[in-house]
Amino acid sequence: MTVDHAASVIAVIARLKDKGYRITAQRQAMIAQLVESGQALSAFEIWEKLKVRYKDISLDTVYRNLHVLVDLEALTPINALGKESVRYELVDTSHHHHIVCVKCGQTQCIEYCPVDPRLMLVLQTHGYELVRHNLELFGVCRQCNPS
Amino acid sequence: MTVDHAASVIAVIARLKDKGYRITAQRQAMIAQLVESGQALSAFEIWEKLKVRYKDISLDTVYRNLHVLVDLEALTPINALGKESVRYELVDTSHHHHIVCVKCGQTQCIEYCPVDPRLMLVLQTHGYELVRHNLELFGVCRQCNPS
DNA sequence: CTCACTGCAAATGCTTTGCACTATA
DNA sequence: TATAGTGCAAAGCATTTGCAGTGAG
Repeated sequence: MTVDHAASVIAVIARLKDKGYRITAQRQAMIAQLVESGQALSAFEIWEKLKVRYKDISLDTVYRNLHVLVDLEALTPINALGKESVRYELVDTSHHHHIVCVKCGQTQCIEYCPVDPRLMLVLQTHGYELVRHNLELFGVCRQCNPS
Repeated sequence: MTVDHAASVIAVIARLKDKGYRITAQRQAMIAQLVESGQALSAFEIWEKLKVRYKDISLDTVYRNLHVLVDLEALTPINALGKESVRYELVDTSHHHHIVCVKCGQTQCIEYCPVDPRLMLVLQTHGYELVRHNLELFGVCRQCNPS
């Protein structure tokens, strides 16, 4: 684990401690896994990867702790682009979105976000303060495009 | 049913016929329900409303036909992140998004879309042609905001 | 008359929950 | 030591599917 990664893990652990949560082996392992893999993971994927290293971790616990981490605002849930299960991403990961091909299901990260400041104003007129957003993009990829 | 509504229903039925699908009582009832209610509905909600008028309709059929109508591009699925079930909206409904309060779960329609033309260009550089998008907004509503 | 469509019931897949045990603080 | 956290097993819930009967074309 790099120094940067270690720092990220420590930051999340500090937040747990701050809110009165206990620091368990399972929580530390989950956070480390998310930091090291550097991408959004589903509960099942996290569990699958952790089973190898630390034999004692149940999928139930992964789910429970994902909720805790979302409550702490350490993770952001990313919706199930249709079929799949929810994925979780560290909040400090650079903001981006994903596009899914409606024909083959392949996905790709898009390092661009079209949400502009006017959205916040519009939401304020509705009485809402924006916390986060999730943009789901559906398109046809080069391989599936007949043109 | 108003003249406008009837026209919308006929348009979708024409598209079904065009693609070789059969026009069944259940499909007509579902389309009419979506047109008349004028909002995104879940499979369960459609089934619940139709049960009253036409006793013979199963939830399975509602699910199957929703998939058919999405394939025809007559409906757009809207994912309400994780918790709730998927909702379906007629494609000709004016484009908008929804905001969900992360505290109380209340939702509201937002008649504004922040997606600008640059997004299409960015996607093209990735080889994708955008078909549709779904923006999920999460915030805190006036009632839940402590400030 | 044929086969797409349907209802039924059972299965699936992801996620949640009750309970008794374990381990952090 | 107290109780938050855990594993296990079972339950939930939305959605899907196999099958035999029904009805649209």
